[in-house]
Amino acid sequence: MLSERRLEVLRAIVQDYVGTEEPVGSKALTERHKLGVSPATVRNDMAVLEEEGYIAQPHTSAGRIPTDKGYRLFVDKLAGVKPLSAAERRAIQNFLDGAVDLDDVVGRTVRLLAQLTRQVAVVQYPSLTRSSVRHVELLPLAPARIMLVLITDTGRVEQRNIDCLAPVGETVLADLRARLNSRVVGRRFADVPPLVQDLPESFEVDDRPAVSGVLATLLETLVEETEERIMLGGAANLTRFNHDFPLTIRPVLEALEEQMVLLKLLGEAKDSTMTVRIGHENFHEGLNSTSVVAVGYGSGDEAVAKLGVVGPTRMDYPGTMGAVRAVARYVGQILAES
Amino acid sequence: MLSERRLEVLRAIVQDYVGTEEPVGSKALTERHKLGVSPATVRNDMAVLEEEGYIAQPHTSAGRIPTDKGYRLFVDKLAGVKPLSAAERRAIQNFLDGAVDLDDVVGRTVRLLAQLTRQVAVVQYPSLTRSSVRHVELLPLAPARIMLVLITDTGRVEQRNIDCLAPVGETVLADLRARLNSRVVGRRFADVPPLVQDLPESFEVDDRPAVSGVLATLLETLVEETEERIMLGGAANLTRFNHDFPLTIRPVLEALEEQMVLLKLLGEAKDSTMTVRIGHENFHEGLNSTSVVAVGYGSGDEAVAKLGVVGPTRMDYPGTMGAVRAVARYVGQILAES
DNA sequence: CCTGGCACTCTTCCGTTTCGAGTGCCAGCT
DNA sequence: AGCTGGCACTCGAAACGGAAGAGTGCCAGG
Repeated sequence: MLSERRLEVLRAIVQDYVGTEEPVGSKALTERHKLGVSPATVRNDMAVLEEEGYIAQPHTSAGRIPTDKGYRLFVDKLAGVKPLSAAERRAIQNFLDGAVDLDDVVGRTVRLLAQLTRQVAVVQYPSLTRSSVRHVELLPLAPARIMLVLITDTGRVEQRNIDCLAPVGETVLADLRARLNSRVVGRRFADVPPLVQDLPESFEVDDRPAVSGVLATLLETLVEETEERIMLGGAANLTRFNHDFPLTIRPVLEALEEQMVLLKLLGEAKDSTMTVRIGHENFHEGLNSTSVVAVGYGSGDEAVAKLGVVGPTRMDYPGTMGAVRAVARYVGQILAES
Repeated sequence: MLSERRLEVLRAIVQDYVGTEEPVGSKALTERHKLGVSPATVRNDMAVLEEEGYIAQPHTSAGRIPTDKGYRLFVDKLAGVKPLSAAERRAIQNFLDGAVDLDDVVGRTVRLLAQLTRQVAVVQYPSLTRSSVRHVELLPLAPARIMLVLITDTGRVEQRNIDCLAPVGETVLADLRARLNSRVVGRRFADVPPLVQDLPESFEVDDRPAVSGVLATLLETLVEETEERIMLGGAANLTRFNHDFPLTIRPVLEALEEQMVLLKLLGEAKDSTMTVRIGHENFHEGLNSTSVVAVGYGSGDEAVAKLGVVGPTRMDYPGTMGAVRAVARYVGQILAES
């Protein structure tokens, strides 16, 4: 077990390193923090901390930098979540309040988060799995072609074109639309399939293929779109660390362009507690020197999607966590209002 | 006027520089290209080319690199558009054919373009200015709250929530929906406003405020969404040149994150001919060492939007132009089919 | 258990040197 | 005229070497 002072030393190292971006030595530490002990003592503590794997030195004769394990301890035990200033909170609210539709909300959120944390922001669109159907619309495009529009209660809209084998009459379409809506509106996605299964039977034999086609597309959309979309912003912030790991920026950019990676990044924990994944705790190689701070957000008590930021392991955790949490809250509010 | 051989020298310089990414000297030139003259002669030609401003030397004792003006001449006079191989064309088609909706088409296009050119790809969503209304849907969210859904003939869907001051009856809503659609479906956006101006008058006095609200939102949506959305991909490709201009990558990334800049980037020429803007020809400072190759695409003869790539001025212009043109064509086809 | 002192280890920085690619120019050749 | 080979010159890049400085580990003493 590490003594109180050793933890204090670790905290000081993390803070200084995050601030200066340079390995920190014993002398500088005692000067900048009131530890009440001499550099020599700090050196001993550092030796212990290094032995335990919390810090490391890049080369023999340099200061120490925190390891992933060190950051982990810092985040878990030593750091709180730094609340935002009133001005910042006001700015968030103002910025988000002007949003006009869902795309806009997500877009604004991602820009806001990137600016606030000065890092790469990632926002997942509200998930469809947990959302429910608000409306289904069917539009004739051509005699044998229908457009299906699905509107969810989170404000998301999906559309699909359907090729029917035979022409479908306007009345049939209206009938189907009415029946479909009366059955599925307000229902959760997962509950929809059994509710529409027998629908074709109540139509004329001639029309059944078309009806089945529409239903198939609808169900497919429900399933497909469960793999959710993501918006990303603030990539330019990566270049701030450019001089430190110039070879790392490339794989990071690459990783960030893959939807799947991003989804996994945010998605692991499905509850709404804040997750911090540090360095090698990330599964993806390119992200080994980055940390991810993510949290769920939602309109009510339940998280419908996640958002977060990706930055270097050497980041201001308390500040970042504070910003992420605050933004998540406000987005939740906005979503609940609309 | 430059002699035939001098142009040939310029072409050789551009090609070599694009290939090697290093200033090219007279000796290397004569070795790699069959110019039929000695290095000394080439040196003289180079001196002339430099005097005319087509090439420059980074420092006194280095080879020459093309200037923006040199690239411009190269693109205009010396380079053709390199057609893609049959295999590449097939790959494009296959890749785009699987698209399921508009978002997907644009998403695939941007990835495809980035991969093909190994540069940053930019694709503008089909413009609303030139598109027309396919359907307008009104949904009750709450007694005094309506969701407006606008569907365009390019497959785009926009939605807005409207707060009405007073409750709106279901029948009124249905009535409004029917009238609205009968008037605007098939119309161009620009033609819509006069067509709906007098609609409130045909409703009961009590309902007029709500109707007006809906109309106002509709018109607003038409106007607002004219400022079109853009999708971007392949930012990781920027790092390929990292070692050449490490300080330039940052402003480029920043510029690329601004919608407005991107729009201007693509949008200048509104016809469907290919535009190449080289280095300082770009209005934006951060993009002074990049070139933009853009072309319009559309479902018919008319371009509805643009797409293109952003890369270093030192890029393979013929290849890039070929890829951009080919992709634009195929996307146009896909769009026309759906 | 803490502290001051001291020897030791590396990295970083800077000035110097060397090397070589590339140029410009000139005299001679076709 | 125009092209070519030769030659002196320039100047950046790479290699070298030493000095400076930061930081450590360890030890003896309080």
